[in-house]
Amino acid sequence: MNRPSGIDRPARQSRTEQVQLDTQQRCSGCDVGHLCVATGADETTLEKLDHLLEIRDGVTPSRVVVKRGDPFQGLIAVRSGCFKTYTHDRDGREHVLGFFLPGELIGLDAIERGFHQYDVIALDHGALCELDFEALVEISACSDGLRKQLFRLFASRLADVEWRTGDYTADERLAAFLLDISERLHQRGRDGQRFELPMSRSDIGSYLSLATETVSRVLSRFQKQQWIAVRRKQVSMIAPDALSSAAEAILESR
Amino acid sequence: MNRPSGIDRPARQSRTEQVQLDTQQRCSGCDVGHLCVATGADETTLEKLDHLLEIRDGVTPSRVVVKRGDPFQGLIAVRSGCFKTYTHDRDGREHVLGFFLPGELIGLDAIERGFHQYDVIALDHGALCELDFEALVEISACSDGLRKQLFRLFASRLADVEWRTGDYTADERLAAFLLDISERLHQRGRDGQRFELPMSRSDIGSYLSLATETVSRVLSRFQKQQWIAVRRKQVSMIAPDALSSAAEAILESR
DNA sequence: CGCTGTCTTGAGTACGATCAAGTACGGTGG
DNA sequence: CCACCGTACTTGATCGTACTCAAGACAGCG
Repeated sequence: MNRPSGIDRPARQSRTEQVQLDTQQRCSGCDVGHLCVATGADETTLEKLDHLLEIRDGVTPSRVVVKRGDPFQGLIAVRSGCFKTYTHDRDGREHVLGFFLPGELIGLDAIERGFHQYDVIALDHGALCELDFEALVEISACSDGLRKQLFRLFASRLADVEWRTGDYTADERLAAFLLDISERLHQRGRDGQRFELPMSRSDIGSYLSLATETVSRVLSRFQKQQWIAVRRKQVSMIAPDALSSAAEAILESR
Repeated sequence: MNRPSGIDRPARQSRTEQVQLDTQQRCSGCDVGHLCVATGADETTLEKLDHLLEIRDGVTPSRVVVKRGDPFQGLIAVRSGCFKTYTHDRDGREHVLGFFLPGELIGLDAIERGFHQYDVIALDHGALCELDFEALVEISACSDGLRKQLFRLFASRLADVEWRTGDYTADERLAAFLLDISERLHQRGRDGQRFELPMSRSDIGSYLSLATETVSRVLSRFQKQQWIAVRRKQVSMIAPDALSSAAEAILESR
């Protein structure tokens, strides 16, 4: 339960070189700077952030980047790709806690206890940034914008989790899930109307507290109702309004 | 959806008087200073916090202290009593989102959108502190301790919500709920072995996504099994170990 | 002492889980 | 290129937990 891995990365001394050599590998040159911690940061803060980053590039699908129990060294920001967080219970059943898209922060709940509460795995090819937490707290002293943004990112993670605690039907859950993914992709400059789900049916089921078979059945029914077109991971939103009204009970409470 | 109430209080100019007159009504003199924002704050920060507080005393049971849609003016800390947050969906069904004990913060998820996402009601006689958010962000610039504590409070709220998103049985949920309340009361210097539940069965059911009848049935069964003694709101924990092992699947994942 | 709301207990039902087959796809090797 | 295999997904049948509906018990209160 206590492998001292953190997010694995090239040797530490290469860090500053990387940052200095490759301007794309900074907060300032990041695709999702407008969603992530850099939002609203002034020039000085941005530069400090750039030097704080540990970038882990070229992460491949199924790569486990954090193990439960790893010491919490810093928050992990998704730079590209999609990641999932999960635990295994004693019976070996997997519980998926969240899916993370570019600009989103992983590891917020590790702050309190000092070690990660779950495993993190890549669902895609992607890249991550590790943000040393102590340093982040320190530089946030000088920037109202950064402090507020950190709170905002916390609040949005809270909102993501909160709706799933409610007592909703399989249809409501799946409709809300599809709309949520669609919107988040859209925010990130991707097509929110037609997209590829990076996760498996059983991941979705676990995330929504439904059996894999139920996920499959409901998606098939949505397709029969002409609300979506779905073929394996490929999804097209045909009647988002119908989905919205199916998910009404969830949507209106957030 | 937009009544400009915030937490209702005496007129603003009386604030400083109150703070200056009554030393008990400061962070420094608070029973739960060791759990709330004041934790780890130095003298200077503590004094700033004292001047930031708006205390709302003598809140009576069933009093609605925040309405959904109220503009977010500040975080609300429970000073004494117990409060619940909830929404109503279109059908009038109530969804309980959380129960808050002394030292816990209400309104974290209002930060992002700028208005409260749910109603807040008192379940007890109690008192609240409103902490102006802008001012809090401002004074947190000078205190690493305060900044970290705010993050920690966020993280613990996240942990509270997260376990309820999982797919657990009624027994697991209720066992975990009882243990959670018991522990939180204990942390606050109250008896964690024998206590009074401040909320109704239907509140518990809504919070755990169970029907009122199920809550009642499971509690009766726990009593028959000699795990607890329960009579209306009065609960005694007889075999907490049995509850722990019943809630194992939940407890091990946090 | 009866009224009211909350809680408990009972009986039947439904939604989604589980068990079980069958199908499509992607990868591998001949 | 195609045959084979393993995995992921889909579809069907049955089952079980927790919900719903309904009635009764209990406490608090006028």
